Amino acid sequence: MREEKQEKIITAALQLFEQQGYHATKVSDIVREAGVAQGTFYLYFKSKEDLFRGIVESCLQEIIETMEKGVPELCGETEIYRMIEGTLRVFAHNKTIFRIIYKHGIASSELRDITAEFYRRMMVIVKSELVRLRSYPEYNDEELEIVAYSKIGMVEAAAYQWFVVKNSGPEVVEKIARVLVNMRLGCPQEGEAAE
Amino acid sequence: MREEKQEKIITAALQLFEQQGYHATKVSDIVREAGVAQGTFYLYFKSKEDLFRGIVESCLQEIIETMEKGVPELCGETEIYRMIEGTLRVFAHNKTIFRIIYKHGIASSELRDITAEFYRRMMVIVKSELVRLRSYPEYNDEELEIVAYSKIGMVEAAAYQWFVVKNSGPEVVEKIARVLVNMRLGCPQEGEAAE
Amino acid sequence: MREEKQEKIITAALQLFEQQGYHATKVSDIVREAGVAQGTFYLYFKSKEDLFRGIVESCLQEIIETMEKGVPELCGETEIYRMIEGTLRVFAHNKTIFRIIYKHGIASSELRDITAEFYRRMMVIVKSELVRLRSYPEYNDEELEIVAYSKIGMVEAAAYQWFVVKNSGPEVVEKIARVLVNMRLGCPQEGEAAE
Amino acid sequence: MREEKQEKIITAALQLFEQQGYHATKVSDIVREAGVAQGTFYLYFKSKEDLFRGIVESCLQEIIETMEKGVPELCGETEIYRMIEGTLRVFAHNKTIFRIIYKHGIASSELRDITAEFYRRMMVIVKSELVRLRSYPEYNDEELEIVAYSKIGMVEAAAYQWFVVKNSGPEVVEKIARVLVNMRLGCPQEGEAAE
DNA sequence: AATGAATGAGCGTTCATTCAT
DNA sequence: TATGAATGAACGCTCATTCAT
Repeated sequence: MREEKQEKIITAALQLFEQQGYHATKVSDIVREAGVAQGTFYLYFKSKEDLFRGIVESCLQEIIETMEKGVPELCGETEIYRMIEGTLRVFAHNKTIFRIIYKHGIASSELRDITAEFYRRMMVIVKSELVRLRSYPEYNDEELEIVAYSKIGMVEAAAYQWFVVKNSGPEVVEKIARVLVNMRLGCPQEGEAAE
Repeated sequence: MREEKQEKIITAALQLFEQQGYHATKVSDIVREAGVAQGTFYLYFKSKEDLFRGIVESCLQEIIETMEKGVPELCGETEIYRMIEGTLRVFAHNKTIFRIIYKHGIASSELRDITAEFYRRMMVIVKSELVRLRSYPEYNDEELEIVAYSKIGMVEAAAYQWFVVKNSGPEVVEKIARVLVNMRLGCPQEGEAAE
Repeated sequence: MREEKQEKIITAALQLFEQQGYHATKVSDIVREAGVAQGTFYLYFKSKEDLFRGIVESCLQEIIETMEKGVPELCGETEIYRMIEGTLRVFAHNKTIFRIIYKHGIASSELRDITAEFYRRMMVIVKSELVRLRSYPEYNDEELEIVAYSKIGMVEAAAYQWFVVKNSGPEVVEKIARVLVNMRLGCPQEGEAAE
Repeated sequence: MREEKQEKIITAALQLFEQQGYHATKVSDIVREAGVAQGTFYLYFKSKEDLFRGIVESCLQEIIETMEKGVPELCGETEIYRMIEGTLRVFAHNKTIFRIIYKHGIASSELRDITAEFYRRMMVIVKSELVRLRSYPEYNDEELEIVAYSKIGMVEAAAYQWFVVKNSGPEVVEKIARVLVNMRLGCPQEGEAAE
């Protein structure tokens, strides 16, 4: 019973932020949707921005935790596949929060620090994977970061197009994952394209 | 002399949108910065949103045109390098507009359609390159789109981290480009990493 | 206690609309006069026009109801006198709203429909009286309407001149009523004027 | 050629004031419609209100002159008919200006003095007719004024309903005039209704 | 804890008027 | 005389936040 109202406010806010974005969502909309009084909002949240940041932060925290748990002990092509597929599934499963963030701006004053921290932690996860798998033994730390951020961007871009823009469901995850795993750069290497 | 004031307004707006974002930038800020009267703003722009969309649209249009001109006749590893480097340079050179967009949200109601169109056109450019180079002869259109969007995301993510978050200058372009060109997926394939 | 503020706003608005007219009366004037905050206005009224129409509509509604109750069972010269006198008293008693309406324009976009309805209902009241008294048994409906509207205009014009333009008080009601009752058209018919 | 532009502005203004009313008509609308530049307006008129008052004043002046010329030498029932018919025709012919006035408010701050003067002069015309015809030999001046204003209101009300609200044309003039001439007050006089 | 009426600073926009050319 | 770009004061309205109950 305790915090029941807080939960209702968060649920309502998530829904409205996703539909209309942060700026277009009024506190009065949220409380109406949540079925509580205007003043009640400020019993649980310092401000509208406080609620917003709280929501985004905890959602991204949860995602990071999922990612951290999900990567252990992968090696070889199949494992790469599982990692990419897993990441895509996380995106697909967390459409709401990603929609909210893409709608509001990852570099917005309200989210900049939160998203920076999120991407940094994602990068760390990927980087340690790269290190563990010795994919780029000759690279220094900064070069590994470049690789890590780029790989994240690769998956993220596909996820954005299919889950946010085209609004596809998890059924496309496998198809995308398969393509991403087989991706190479530039021109056909000898024999490949000709095959 | 004609359109001098319009230019001043756009310059001021670019600067303020970049610094403070769209919502925090008041029309009164823009005109003060531009040194014109409040009413003058509405002589040249239907509304604040009209100016914003106009700015974003024309900047992205320009970028697209640069990209379209810049890709011709590439083939082989070196050419791939040039393409990636060129793209990174475009990002580095257009920091302001990318900052504005990332700050405001690529899926925001004000920009959604514009950014969707931009990414689509970027994807088309990359896709036709893939087709021309026969990189993925066995892929159908949707699979090529996945590859194209992912490659864009790859470059974009690195550009975002270095040019927007870390605020680096064009001097890092070569370093990043070199890493991106040599990127492979997952574990070292037999012989590759050792080579 | 509830609706106390709404009442204060309406009172202030009535006063200001009468003095300055709708367009010259600013919402800020009204709230200052009412002693409430700017935002409070919009707690009770959708817009300035909403308040204006609401005020005019309810005042005219009240007048119509007074008129409908006031006409029963009249017959003969004396009764006609009472009817005219009653109508004049209604005008004298409702100076404020009539001033507001004449000031704003009975055919103004904001009031057109309201005044049209008001005059139509006044006409219906008078017409049914004409029917009941069999004053014009040979007339069809449209002809009765002409008579009704004209009779209203007759009283209204006198009321406008004395109560609005000259700002006289109810003390002139009897004098005007007596003249209106004895009014005839055109030249003196034989015997009439001499009588 | 001189004053050609002034004429064009007035024509445009008349049209727009009738359609949209004074407040909704912008100076920019008028000059666009008139095909002149914004600044030209102020070459011919001190202000928007100056133009408005000028238009109303000259139209009403013209009407007064028509009325003054039109009433001479009437006597008897038929003459009364001609007078009422003439007045109705004047209303029907001057729909535009009456629409403008009714739309803007005869007691509005912009028109109050002009309409007061107009009605006073109309009243004087009617009153002198009453005196000439000895219709109310026993009445003093104020009583004659009451009669005059009421008679004007009688005709005006019918004119308003048919020419402004219902937007009928001059073809209804005769019908209305006939009814107005035969109007009496109150109950049927002996024999009349029973006939 | 919960309410919801009240607040008021602040914003985007309008438009009659001016003035340099 | 004619232009039309430029002005800036002013207004209606919003909405996050507060506070008396």
